[in-house]
Amino acid sequence: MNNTRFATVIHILSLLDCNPEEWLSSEWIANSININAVIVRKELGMLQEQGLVISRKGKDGGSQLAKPSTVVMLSDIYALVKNAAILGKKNQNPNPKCPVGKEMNNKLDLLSTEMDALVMESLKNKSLADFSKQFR
Amino acid sequence: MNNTRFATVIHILSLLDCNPEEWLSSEWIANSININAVIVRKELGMLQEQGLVISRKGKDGGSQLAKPSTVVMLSDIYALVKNAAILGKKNQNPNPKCPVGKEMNNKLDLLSTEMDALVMESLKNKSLADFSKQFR
DNA sequence: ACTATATGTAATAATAATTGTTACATATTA
DNA sequence: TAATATGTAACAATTATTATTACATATAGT
Repeated sequence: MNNTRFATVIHILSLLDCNPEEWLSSEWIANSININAVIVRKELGMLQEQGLVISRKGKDGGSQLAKPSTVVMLSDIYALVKNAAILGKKNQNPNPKCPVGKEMNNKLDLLSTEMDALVMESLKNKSLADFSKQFR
Repeated sequence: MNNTRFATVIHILSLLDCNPEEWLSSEWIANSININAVIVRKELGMLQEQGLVISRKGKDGGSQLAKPSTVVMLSDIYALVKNAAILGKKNQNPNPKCPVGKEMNNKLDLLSTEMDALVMESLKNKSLADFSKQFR
């Protein structure tokens, strides 16, 4: 993970959780994160598809959480944005004629899967509510 | 981690461990990984500085492990190449005037540190010897 | 000493991934 | 119908990663 998507998404969700009555606009959210509003809208679109957020168009539109933050786990959020193994990428074409090269990617996959599972298990014990209450 | 450094370095070390009597050249190693030899030499240089490998220049030169693979832990290797937090980067300048923006990066750091420690602890229990014996 | 061969490293190019920007269609409320 | 917000495509800019070229330096064997 060499991108800011987890940070951005958890920031968005924390803002929504801290302002449960409001319909927060993408501009307002973007101003808190200090990034471009289009990026926020893209993440909000993704969060809607996943059922975590509801958005309204038009005047006085904006977004809210679609369900209680107590049932949204950080593992859910991580799974949405994760795009790389913790241990990084494999090399694409190790030499199949070499006994090490031939099996390396299989063995790396095993190790990677184990590390990924470890982190997911830990994040399953943390809710969005736990996280966002730190800001109040 | 969106790069191949862990995969490359553990591949290099596995080859050295599987050929303990030989002085493996960077070209030979590069051929097994199927990447450019200069990249291998850069990693070998780093591994020498860290005391994991010894290299010899000149004809019949090459590299060998500097110590038994039973005492090299995967956590050591991971620490050498890790360049990003597991949960990714933070946004650079969240808005300090927003209660969420103001504290977000501190809280993300806490969470990140916890996840990083989890993975490191697990990798501390795995030696290079454990890993490389899978190829024999 | 000379040749062959290997590391060490700088400089640069190429590629890929990520983030930011502009523009505008569409929807909604008052 | 005016104001305001989302939705999204297209593209630009930036950053990160990997590959390549070139050559200095070291070493072994003849």
